Amino acid sequence: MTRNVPEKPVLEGLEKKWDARWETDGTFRFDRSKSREEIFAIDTPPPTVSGSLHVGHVFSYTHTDALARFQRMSGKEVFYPMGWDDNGLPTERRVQNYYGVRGDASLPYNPNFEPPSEPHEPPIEISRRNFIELCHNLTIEDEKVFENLWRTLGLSVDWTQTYTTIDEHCRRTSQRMFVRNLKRGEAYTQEAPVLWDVDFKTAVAQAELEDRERPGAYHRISFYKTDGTPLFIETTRPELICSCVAVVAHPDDERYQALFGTTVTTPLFGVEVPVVAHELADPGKGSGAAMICTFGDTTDVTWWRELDLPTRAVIQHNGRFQEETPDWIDTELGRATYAGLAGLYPNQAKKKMAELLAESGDLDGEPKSITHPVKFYEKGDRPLEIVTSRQWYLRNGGRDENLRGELLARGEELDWVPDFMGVRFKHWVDGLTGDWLISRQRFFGVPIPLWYQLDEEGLPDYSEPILPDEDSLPIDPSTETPTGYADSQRGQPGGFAGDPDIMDTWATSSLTPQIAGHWDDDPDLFQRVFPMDIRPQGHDIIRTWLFSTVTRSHLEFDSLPFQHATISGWIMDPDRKKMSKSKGNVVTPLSVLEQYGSDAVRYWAAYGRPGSDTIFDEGQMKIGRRLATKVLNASRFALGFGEDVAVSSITEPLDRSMLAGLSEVVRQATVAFRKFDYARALEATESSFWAWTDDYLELVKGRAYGEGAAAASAHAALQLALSVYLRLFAPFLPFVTEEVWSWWREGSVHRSPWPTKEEFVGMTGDVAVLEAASTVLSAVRRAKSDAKTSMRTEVSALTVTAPSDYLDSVRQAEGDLLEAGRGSGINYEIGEFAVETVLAQ
RNA sequence: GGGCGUUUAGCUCAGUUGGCUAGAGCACUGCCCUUACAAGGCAGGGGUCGGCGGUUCGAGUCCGUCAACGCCCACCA
Repeated sequence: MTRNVPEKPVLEGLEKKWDARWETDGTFRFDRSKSREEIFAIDTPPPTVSGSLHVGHVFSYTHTDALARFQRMSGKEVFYPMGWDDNGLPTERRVQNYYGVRGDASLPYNPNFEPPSEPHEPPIEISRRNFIELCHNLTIEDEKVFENLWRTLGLSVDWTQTYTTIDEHCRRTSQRMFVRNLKRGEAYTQEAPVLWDVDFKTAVAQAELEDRERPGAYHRISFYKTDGTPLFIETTRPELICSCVAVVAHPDDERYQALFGTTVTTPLFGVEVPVVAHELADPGKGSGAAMICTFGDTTDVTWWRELDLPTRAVIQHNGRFQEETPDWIDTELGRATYAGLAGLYPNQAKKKMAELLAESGDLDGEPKSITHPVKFYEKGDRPLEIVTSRQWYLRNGGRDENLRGELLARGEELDWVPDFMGVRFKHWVDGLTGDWLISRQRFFGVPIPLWYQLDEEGLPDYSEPILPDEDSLPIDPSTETPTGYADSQRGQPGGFAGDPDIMDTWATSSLTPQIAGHWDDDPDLFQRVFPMDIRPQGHDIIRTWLFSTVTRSHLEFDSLPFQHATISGWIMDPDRKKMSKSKGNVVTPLSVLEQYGSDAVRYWAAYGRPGSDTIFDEGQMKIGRRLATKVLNASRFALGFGEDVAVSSITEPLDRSMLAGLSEVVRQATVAFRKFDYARALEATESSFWAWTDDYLELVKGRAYGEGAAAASAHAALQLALSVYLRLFAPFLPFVTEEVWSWWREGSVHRSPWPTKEEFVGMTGDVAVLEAASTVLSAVRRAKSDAKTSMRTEVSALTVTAPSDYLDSVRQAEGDLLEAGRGSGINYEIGEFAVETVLAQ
C-alpha cells in the first residue's frame, strides 16, 4: 500500500473522523456466527441516564474498553452491548421536577394529557401510565447525550446491541423471570414490617440502606410496676411509648428476675405491657431494660417476631401519626395524650412527648444528647420508619442457610479482579437478615405482573395470585385485564385487582446478561454469550448489582452469570483535599475530552489500577496528549523512507537488538492483559516506546537517511516496530493509532492481530547491544550537557572502558553510535565501566 | 464494635514468589531551535519506602503491633 504520511499531522478531529468511519465500516459489529469459545462477552453496566455522566464513568468504561479491544485483536469476537438504566426513582424524581407532576396509581389514564412547559406548581396528579410516558420522553433525550459521549470517548461498543431497562424487551424479560421465580416458589408475598421511606412512600430493601450519624437524646422514663414503683427505661424515641408492647431485659440480668412474667404500665397512656426476657437486650445500655415498640427499629421487629408480641403501630405510610386514637389506649389520660400527637411527624411528636413527660414527672432528669447511627434510604432525606405492609420478596439466602451457602459458593467460584473484592461479597451474604424485598410503591419501573381475585367484600386474595401467560408479557396489571375477566370487574367485589406495585430497579438490572443476551427471545444468541466473560462494575454495588445478578442466575440457570468480576475504583476529586474549592467550575467529561483529546483522557484512566481509587489528574492527561503527539511524529519519521521493505532485510545488530527488546514487551503486555491488568500493559508499552523514540530512533537516524543494505535494515526494523507499537497502544489510544495505521495499512488497527512473538522469529538479536549503545550515547550527551554545548558538537575522542563482552556490544553499534554522538572513532579499554568524552573546541 | 484497602521523592503513582547504590512522570534546575516532534529534546538535583518491634546473610517486599486516611458491614433501646 502506498504510504500517505501527512506533513503536519494533528490530533484535532480524530474522534469525529474515526467514530464515523467505524460506524460505516461496522468495525465493532458483533458477528453472531461465532461459537461461545470464540466470543468474549461483556456484561456492560448500564449507566443511570437521569443523572449525568461524570469522569468516574469515563474512567471505568475506558478500562473495559481497553480489555475489549485487546480481546478483539487477540482473535475473540467481542460482544459489547450498551444499556441505559432509565428505570427507577432517579428518573421519576427528574420528571417530577422537570414538569411539576406527581404519579398516582389510582388515577385513570388520560390519553390527551399534555405536560406543562414549565414545572407546574402545585404538582399535577397524573396516572401511572401518563407518568411513565413522561419518563420515556425525557430519558430518550438523555440517552442521545450519553451515546454521543461514549462515541467521543471511543468505546468499541456495538451500537446495534442496545437496550434501556424500561423498554418492552426488558420489561418482558424481567416479568417473565419473576413469574418463573414465583412458580418455583422463589418469590413470595408477605405482610410484615418493612423499612419505609415516608417521602417516597415506598418500602426499601436492605441493600439500599445506609447509616447516617444523627443527633439524638436518651430519655430516662418511668414505667410503673404493679406496686406503683417506677421501672426506668431509656429511649431515644419517647414518641413511641404509645406503640409500646412490652418491656424487655436480658434473661440473666439480676435486676429484673423478679419482674419477668409481670406487667408494667406505660406513663401517660396507662397501657399495661408484659416484662419479657431476650438475649438481645443489653444489660450495659441504659438501665438494662428497654421498651419494645412496633416499630422503632429493626431490633423491635426481631423481638416482636420472636416473642410473639402484638402490633400497635401508629405511624402511617405518609410518616404521620394516625389521626384516630388507637383502640389499645383506653384511659382518659391516654386519650388526651394521644390527641396531642395525632397527625404529627415523629420528630414533632418526640418534642411534644418530651414536654409532656417532663410536666408529668415521668422524665427522670434532662435528656442526654448523643450521636447515633440512623437508617436511611440511600436516596432519601428523612430517617426510615418501620411500617407493616404487604410486599413481594425473592429468596436470596437471607432466611435460608442452604441457599446462603450456595450463593457464598458462587462468590468463591467467581474470579474477582482484584482478588480482595471477593470478601465484600462474602460479608454481604453472611450479613443478610432477610429475603430480598423487590416490590416498590412507585411508578417508573417494571410492574409486578399479577392480579388478585377480590372476594365478596372486595378484599384481595393474595394466596392465589392470577398469573399472566408468559406469551402475553410484558403487561401492566393496572390497565390490562386478566384472562377470564372483564375490565368492568376491576376493583369490584368478586372481580379482580391489579398489583399496584413495581419491582425494585435491581430486579431488572440483575438480569443484564439475560437482557443483553436476549434470553427471552433469541436463545441462539443467548447460548453464544452466556455466561458472560466479564462483569465490570464499581465496588459500591457489589451488594446490589453483582449479588442480585448472581442470585438470579443461580436460581434460573444454576450457574454464574459471568466468570470474572472486574471491579473498578473511584475517582477522587483533588478538591476533596480542600486544596482549591474556589474554582467552582465542574469538570464535565465532554469538556475534558475536548480539551485534551480522548486518547489523552483514556491514557490517564488506563493508569488507574483495577480496583484502586484514582485522583482526577489533568497533569496525566497532558502527558497522554504528549504521548499521542509523539506517536504521530515518531510514525512520521519511521514511515518517511518510502515503500515497505521486506523484514528479511533486518540484519544490523542494533536493529535486531531493538526487536528483541520489543518482543519481550509484547510478552509482558500480553500477560498483563490476560490478567485484566490493562495498566501494567500500558506501562510496559509506554516506557518501551519512550526509550524507542529517545534512543533507538536517535541512534538509527543517520543510517536510515543513508542508502544500501544498512539503511534497508533500519527501514524494515522501523516499520515492524511501529506496526507492533501501534497495535500495543491501540486499546488505549484508539484514535491516534487508527490514524497512523491508515497512513500505510489496509483495514482497522482494531481488527488487526495482536502482536505475538512469532512476528519476531528470525529477526531478533542480543538486547545488550541497544542497551549498551543507549548508555554510551547518554554519557556523551551528558558530557555535552555539562559543557553547556549543543548536541551537535563534534566529539574528538571517545573512550569506553568496560568488561569485554560489554565492549563487544558497543562495537556492534559503533557506526550508529558515532553518527548519533558525532564522533569519529571509539577507543575500547577493558576495566570498570566509564565513558570518557573529549569534545572538539 | 467487626472487616477490607491505602500509607514509597513537593504531587500522582510503579516496585509481580524478599536479593545489586529504591524507579517513572509531573513539578524544580541547567542546557539545546539536533532535517519525526519547541504544546519539543537532552541532562541534573531530590526519598532514613507511616511509627515501633521481630524473622533473615539480606526486608519497601514476610510476621506482630500501633497510627492516619478511605470504604464496607453492625441490633439505632
